[in-house]
Amino acid sequence: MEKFKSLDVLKQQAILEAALEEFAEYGYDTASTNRIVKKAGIGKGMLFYYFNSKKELFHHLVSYSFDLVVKEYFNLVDLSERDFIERFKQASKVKLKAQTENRHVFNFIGMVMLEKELELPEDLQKQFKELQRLGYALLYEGIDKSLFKQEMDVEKTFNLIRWAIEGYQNELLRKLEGQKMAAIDFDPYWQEFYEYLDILKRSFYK
Amino acid sequence: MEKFKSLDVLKQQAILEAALEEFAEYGYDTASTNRIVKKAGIGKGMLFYYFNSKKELFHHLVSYSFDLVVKEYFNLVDLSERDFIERFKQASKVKLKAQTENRHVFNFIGMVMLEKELELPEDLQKQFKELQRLGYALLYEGIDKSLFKQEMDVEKTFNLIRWAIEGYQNELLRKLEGQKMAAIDFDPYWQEFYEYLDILKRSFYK
DNA sequence: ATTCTATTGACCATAGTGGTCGAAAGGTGT
DNA sequence: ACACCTTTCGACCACTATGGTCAATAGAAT
Repeated sequence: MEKFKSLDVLKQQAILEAALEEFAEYGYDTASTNRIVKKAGIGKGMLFYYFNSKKELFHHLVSYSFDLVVKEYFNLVDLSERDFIERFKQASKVKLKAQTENRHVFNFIGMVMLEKELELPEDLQKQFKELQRLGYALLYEGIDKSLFKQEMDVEKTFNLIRWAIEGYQNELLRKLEGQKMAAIDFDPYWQEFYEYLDILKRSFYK
Repeated sequence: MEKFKSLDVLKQQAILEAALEEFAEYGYDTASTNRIVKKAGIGKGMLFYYFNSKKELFHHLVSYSFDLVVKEYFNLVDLSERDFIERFKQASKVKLKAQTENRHVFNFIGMVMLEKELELPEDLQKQFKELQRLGYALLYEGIDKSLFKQEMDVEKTFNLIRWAIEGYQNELLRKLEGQKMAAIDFDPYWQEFYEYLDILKRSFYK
């Protein structure tokens, strides 16, 4: 592991990307170390010289991805915005940027979330809980509840708005999948997104 | 194939269930015919006696599942209900019943939808298109648009409501996963679900 | 020249794949 | 009793791929 970290950064990157992509596509069990080294352009031996086993590599990727998401996504959202929908809009922008620049990391994390029986060591479990905590705070902390219509259950309203927005984003992602994220002009989609947000505001806010 | 169809119905069922479960869990490539025969309690030879290959078995499952979903779900929804949310509520009830009684089929179809590169023969493609058409009609056909606030884009409003409801259902499924569907008392969840629907109505309807 | 590190890919035992096939068992009619 | 056909089994096949090792190098540093 120290071997790996004292490596040329570009080579590190190439190996990480290759491994993230492989695990994201195949899941832990079916992922192949042979394919990883081929994609990364290194000899088979090196992978086990840097990391001692497939599992160790995987754990490193998990830790690395969690850190990256916090640094490149969670920490960049402005928590002083107290309007729920505006907060969500802002978070979406930051997230899209991070996602475009780190496709494999986000896909990898998606896979980690879905994988059924997959026990992580204590420290990664802790990192995971922290990630969940931050993700929650990102959306719900410091929100001004007085913006909503009095008679509604605020928590339920939060959820409905969240599901609606996530639904839009998932559908968009599905529609755009296969295309190079970096090559897409997102402006018309942002436009459309704002129209959806507008409807939500007019429906749920006072 | 005629061999299979002229088989004791219970045995047929056992084989179908075993195969559906295996494919749903592992996807086409990673699914193992060895595990299937073990689960189904038959000898290896029989599987290839009934169906000639893994692919033929898979195609049969696809066709079987599509038919079942139409018969046990789509066809049971009352299309004369013109209130969008009421229609959705009704469809949810029917779907939950079908899903409880055919867990493996629904999981299998979910897997088929997700599988990336997976080309089906012409006839199954056609069946699939038909399924999509019916699924769309199920939600959108004959809906009374005058119930919604005039100033909103109705199609966008439909989508928001759909995403919100699907979001709730997915979250609920995730929360309940692992439990025996048949053993769950759904009443409190229906209660909660209705409260969500109520908020939606009060927010989006005139 | 020597020592230490980085790098390779052929190689290993192992496990699992989809599919086959000879043999046995069961059933039916004569 | 026999013959004939259908059903059932699981050992077996050739093959592919796995995670991991290691002897042999090449390069750097001293």
